[in-house]
Amino acid sequence: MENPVTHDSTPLNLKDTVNLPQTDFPIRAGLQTVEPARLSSWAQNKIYEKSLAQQATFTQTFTLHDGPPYPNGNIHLGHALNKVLKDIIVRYKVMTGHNSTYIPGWDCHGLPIETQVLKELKSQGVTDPLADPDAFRKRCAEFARRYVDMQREDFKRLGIWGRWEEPYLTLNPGYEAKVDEAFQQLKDNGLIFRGAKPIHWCTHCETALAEAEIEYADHKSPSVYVAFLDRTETENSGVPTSLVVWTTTPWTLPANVAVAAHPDLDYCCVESNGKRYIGAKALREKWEALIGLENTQEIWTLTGRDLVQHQLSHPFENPAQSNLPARPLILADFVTQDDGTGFVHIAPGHGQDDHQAGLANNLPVVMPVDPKGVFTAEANFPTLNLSLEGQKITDANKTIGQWMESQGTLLKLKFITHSYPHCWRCKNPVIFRATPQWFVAVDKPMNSNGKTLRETALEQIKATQWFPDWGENRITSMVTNRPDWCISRQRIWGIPIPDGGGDILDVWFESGASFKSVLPQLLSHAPKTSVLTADLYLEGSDQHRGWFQSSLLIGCGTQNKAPYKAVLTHGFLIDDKGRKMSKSLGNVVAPEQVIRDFGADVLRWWVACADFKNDLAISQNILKQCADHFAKVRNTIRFGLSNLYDFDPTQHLKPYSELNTLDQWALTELNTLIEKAHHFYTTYTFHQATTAIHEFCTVTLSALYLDMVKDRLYCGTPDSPQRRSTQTALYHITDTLIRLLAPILVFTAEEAYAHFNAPQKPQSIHLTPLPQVNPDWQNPGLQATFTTLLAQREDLYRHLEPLRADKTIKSFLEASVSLPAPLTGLPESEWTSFLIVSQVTLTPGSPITVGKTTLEKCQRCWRHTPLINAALCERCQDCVAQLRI
RNA sequence: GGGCUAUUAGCUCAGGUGGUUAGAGCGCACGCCUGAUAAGCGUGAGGUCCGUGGUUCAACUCCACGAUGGCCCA
Repeated sequence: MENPVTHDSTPLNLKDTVNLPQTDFPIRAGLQTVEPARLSSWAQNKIYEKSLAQQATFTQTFTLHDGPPYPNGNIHLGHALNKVLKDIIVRYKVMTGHNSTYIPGWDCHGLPIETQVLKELKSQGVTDPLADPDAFRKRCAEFARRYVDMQREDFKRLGIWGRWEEPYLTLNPGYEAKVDEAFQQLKDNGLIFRGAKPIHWCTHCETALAEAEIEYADHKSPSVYVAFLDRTETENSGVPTSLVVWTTTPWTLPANVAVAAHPDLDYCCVESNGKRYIGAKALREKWEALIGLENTQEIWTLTGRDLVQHQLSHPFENPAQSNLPARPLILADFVTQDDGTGFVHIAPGHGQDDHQAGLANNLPVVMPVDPKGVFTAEANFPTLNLSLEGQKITDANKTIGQWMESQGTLLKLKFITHSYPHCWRCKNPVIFRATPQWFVAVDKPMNSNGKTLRETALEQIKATQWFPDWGENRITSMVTNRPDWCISRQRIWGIPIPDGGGDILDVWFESGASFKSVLPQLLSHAPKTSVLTADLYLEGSDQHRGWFQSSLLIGCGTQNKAPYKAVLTHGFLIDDKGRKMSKSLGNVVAPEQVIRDFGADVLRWWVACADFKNDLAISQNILKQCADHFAKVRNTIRFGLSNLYDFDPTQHLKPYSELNTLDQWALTELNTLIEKAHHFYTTYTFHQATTAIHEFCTVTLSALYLDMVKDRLYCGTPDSPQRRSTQTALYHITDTLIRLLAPILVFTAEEAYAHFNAPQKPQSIHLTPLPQVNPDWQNPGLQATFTTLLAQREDLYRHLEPLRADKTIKSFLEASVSLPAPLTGLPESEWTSFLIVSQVTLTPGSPITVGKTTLEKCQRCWRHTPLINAALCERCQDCVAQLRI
């Protein structure tokens, strides 16, 4: 091995004279251990409390109001996504001078909690968990609080900042009081009314059931085809004509008030043995065969629309008589020709479609069934001498069938087995049963402003800013079409409706009123009577129907205003094949697993890199790539930190005008990055911010600038103006990168900041402001010059590649090149640095030529350049001499 | 079935008001360096811009229909 020597022949290890980077900031992140330690240190040093104190001095505010999740299990990635997005926004706002305190919340009432608690109690052998409602409620509250605690820890582990010790819980008495207040205000506004609505009902348990409490199972039902005499058609044609109507629930016929047809379907009338029958044309063969018609003749074909308002006889009466009031034929879009006869018997008391159709046609709600499933006196037909009172509906099927047979209106009876809803507790078949409910009227003029709630809500939708903009469309169509809001529930775990007779409030009502108890804490400076409005609500796009809408309705009903100025939505999680996450597909990724494999900062980086307005793909492969991206950024910061180890900004910092051209260019590019980052942060397009930052790190810095200045940093005289110039740029670059990333990479930015040497440094990066564009660094001319120069550099490298391939040169540092570049823009002294070659000749107009240098290699800096002795170039000789003094 | 929405290289994303051979980074292949080293640099190969029609001199960009995925309803 060569023994490097100086001119006086004293052996010297030249490597020791080189200023190599130094830092304790590890190249490997080790987030899994670093992050928990950082969380403790933040807690110990009360960094968040200090931030709140600092925010209290800010003049601007930005209120992001949290939508409350259910505390009914561990958090999943959807929760993580939602909270990380909120955290990025809040932290950006804080770092740009806004008081942006974040108060997280939980939706503690409701069926999801009840369900979990029931499951838990049953698994513990409790046979009738609902026997003691108060004890059950106590269990629900305990359950909710338990999961609030768990989820809170999960969220904190993700680095989410918020008032975790004082969250809002919908079960807090103070919160409940505000919900009551909202109800009272709506009532005073004239919007609360009593109505009826069909709901799932178990006659065995004598209780209302939620959709989630329904299980589908096979069930044997009587399938009957009955005749509704068409009085209108019979009168017109003089021939007895009947509609053929199919049902599998004959017991609902006493509650029949109409028959529905589809407006656009074809219906045909056929004649057989002097009687006529009407049914869907497409199904003609099927129903004719079923009711035993032969050799029929088609009389006519009409659409459903043509038949509207035909007057029909109820099948309980003999077609020759007309003892009962006529039933109208109505139109409904839900009628299909998939099955049956194209006509649907309508009993608004026993079906949701029926109920809607009934409302639309002003039909009465007949509901002659008591909670036990027994007919009431309303099921008696005195004019027909038919009495069903006292019969169980299941037994009545037979009675009804026999009665219709005696009247000649039963066309066919058979039994079928089909999928039918059952009660999840007692496993018995359930029914639809209209029950008294509380509603919020959406089409009634409000006392407050004389407009309806729907009108006011639609106005407020227009006044709100929607990200993405199609959100406005989506919620507009929902609010336009929605029915009155049924806000009562026959459940146990919730807020009782004042005067509501044991009913509780829909949980959407509770959470929709959240702004009333939370915003006053955030808008403390505002007068108490003023309208409460958050700057932003941010949830998944499913909440257009959920929380955004319930909040809007309560806002409009209580203060004539939406409780938000802007609404931002994110998409849902899918795997890398585009399928949704589900247990059955086995593609669920758990946040804790991501944290274990990669760390919270990588998870946050993934969130920030995705275009969250659409659905977000995640998989091990995608996360691996995020980890690589993240590592590149981290390592670039590490390069900066390690080359500033001997830089004291109070002494060495130089003004922009005194910097080398290369360093000026770097700062100008940095300025552009700052500008972009602010733009992307404020428009909630974080993935473009991360792309810009990452590209700055990989291209502008790693591939270009840092490579160009390594010689100066390592081999230049430590205190030379050249080196201090580059360190000045590096100082600003490193500082800026750390801060720009702080809202996203909360742990890594803090760790890097701890290794950053700055005067009067605050205790935490999260107590510092975001960098702003520096007017001194604006230099569009220089950027334009570099665009040209960099293109030439690339061109040159393509020319050099063959030399390296055929081993003429090993590295570009052995190259001597000639370029057609103009002599302006970059000082001649910086050309070798810029190209990282040994010799550059600039001859405008001549082609690019490349070759191997004839100069010797300096043993210290490895450049091929004129040497002043056997080993060293002049610059290196000076350096070494200085070090020997 | 309805409303809203998405579909650009293996991955994550760019592609104002339609206009030359569709871009970036990562990854990959090949090579270099060993003074950012469980790092760094260079070169290169990857795309029927979901499909089919249409408008236009010209469409990834506009229109229609359809496929697939997603959210919310029915």
